[in-house]
Amino acid sequence: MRTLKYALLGLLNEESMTGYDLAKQFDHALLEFWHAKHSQIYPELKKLHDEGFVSYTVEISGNVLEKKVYCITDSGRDELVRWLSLDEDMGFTHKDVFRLRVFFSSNLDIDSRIEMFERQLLRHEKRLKHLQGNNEKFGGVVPDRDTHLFGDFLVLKSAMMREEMLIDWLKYCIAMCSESDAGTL
Amino acid sequence: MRTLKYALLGLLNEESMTGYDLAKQFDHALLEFWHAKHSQIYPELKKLHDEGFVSYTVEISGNVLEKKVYCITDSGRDELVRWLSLDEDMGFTHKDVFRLRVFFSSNLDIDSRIEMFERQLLRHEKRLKHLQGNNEKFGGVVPDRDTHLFGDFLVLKSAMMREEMLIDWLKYCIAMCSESDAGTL
DNA sequence: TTCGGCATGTAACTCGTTACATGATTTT
DNA sequence: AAAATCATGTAACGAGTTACATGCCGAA
Repeated sequence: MRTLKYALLGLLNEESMTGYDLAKQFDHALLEFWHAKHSQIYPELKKLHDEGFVSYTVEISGNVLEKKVYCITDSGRDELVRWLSLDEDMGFTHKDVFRLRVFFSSNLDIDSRIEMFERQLLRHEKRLKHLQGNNEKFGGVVPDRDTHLFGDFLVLKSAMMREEMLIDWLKYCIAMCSESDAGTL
Repeated sequence: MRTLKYALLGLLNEESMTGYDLAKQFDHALLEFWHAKHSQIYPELKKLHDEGFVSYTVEISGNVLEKKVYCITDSGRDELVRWLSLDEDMGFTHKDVFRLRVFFSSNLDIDSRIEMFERQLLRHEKRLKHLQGNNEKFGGVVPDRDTHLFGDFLVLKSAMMREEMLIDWLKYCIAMCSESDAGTL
């Protein structure tokens, strides 16, 4: 699917930067829904250059250190928009190790299960608080639809809603494990 | 992380079965949060056998066809429970191509974006209906906490809540794209 | 008798992570 | 002077998909 390819083109379309900078981007704005390490990014940039979707200029930091500043080409921009316009199904399984563990959790005694859910709940509550902190940069105003901040905003909203949903689900799991009678829905 | 290993041990702990049957299990109960093809399952079963976590007996279907019915060993059960008891962080990124596209969506005109969200909305509404159909097998009663149906139930609940959250988010995205004025939160 | 499902495997490839490897620059 | 950060790459491995390859069984 070459998803990394399009992630790099998308980031370079916002601003020209080095492979090192691209790696950092994945630790910030995009962190919730995509990630890549420099060891994957450098070879992909080379491939993108061979394909003519990016170009680069070598700049000197200090006296000696060379860095390659990558820039998207017109061809790269076309390729990015083509990908964004696709109607892919993408109906594949979102793999989730925690939910897999819950699926098999009847092999644990009830107290261990509750502990497992409580620990996970704490993590997601922490994560939600962190995201709410990020959200403050928007100052309660929806950004203009034609700036890249708009996508950033919608994705952050999605991440917060996901964390809220997981918190609700985990509380429900704890309640179902704690009730003395099985009860009805 | 050898996640497939534990998925197979978990399924075999519920019932002995063939590699072919295991592959089918991934298309049903576990579909929402894990998946594997037979081409990955057969080599993993071989490895699990070498490690002593599973054993198998050869049965004959009809006159000639041999099938290997795999069975979890005591050692395999210990290994499964050990894994379930771990407190892993698992705080890694849940990769999501659709959200990546939304992140870069300001490169599309507003009508294309709304179409993209509407198509995705339809898919998730359809998926939710399908999950609600699956949920009817529980007949409105929470299964006993010590049967494997309980994990099944909690995971299905999680899948439904996820779909509901995504539907809400997509409707919000459409509203934000459709509003004539930017507005405030 | 043909078609869909049962049943098991391997090969080639892509994607992603961890570790290896190096060296310059800036900050404390 | 040491430590953190900037900067770029490669190698080995593990995980997962697609395609290749074979053949039996039961039902229509």
